[in-house]
Amino acid sequence: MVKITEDNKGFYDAVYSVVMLIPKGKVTTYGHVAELVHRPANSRQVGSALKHSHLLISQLAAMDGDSVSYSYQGLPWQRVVGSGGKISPRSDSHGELEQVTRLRQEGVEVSEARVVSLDRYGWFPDEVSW
DNA sequence: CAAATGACAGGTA
DNA sequence: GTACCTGCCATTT
Repeated sequence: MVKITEDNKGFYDAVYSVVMLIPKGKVTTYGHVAELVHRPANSRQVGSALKHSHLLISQLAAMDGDSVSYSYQGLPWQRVVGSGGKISPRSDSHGELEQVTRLRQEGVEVSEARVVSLDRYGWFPDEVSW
């Protein structure tokens, strides 16, 4: 299982911080998040960070305590999707279904395992398109 | 050290 | 539009 180390700590911290900034009703991609944390080739690791967010965030909190400004409960992981808006398949489909449910609940239209509305502009640094 | 594994992405057929 | 295929890279086996 993944684990926080001195080497990867900054990466995970940055990923969770960026994901926290995505507004309700908007979505972005794993690749976009990777770019925003200046590790454009690590989109797969972004997926890993979200998959294990419960475990990893608790580890970060244990290490850094108060400086950690996010929590597993408050992390809007559902707002990160694959390129083209695809809902990434999991080994256990429960996660995918949960993601679709959460997105629809906040007004994001999802059809055929894919986000339809590409309302993703104006939420972070500059206008970013996918 | 080599091989396999992934909540990925981009290009090609 | 869909289906593969290849590149990618941290982790695990």
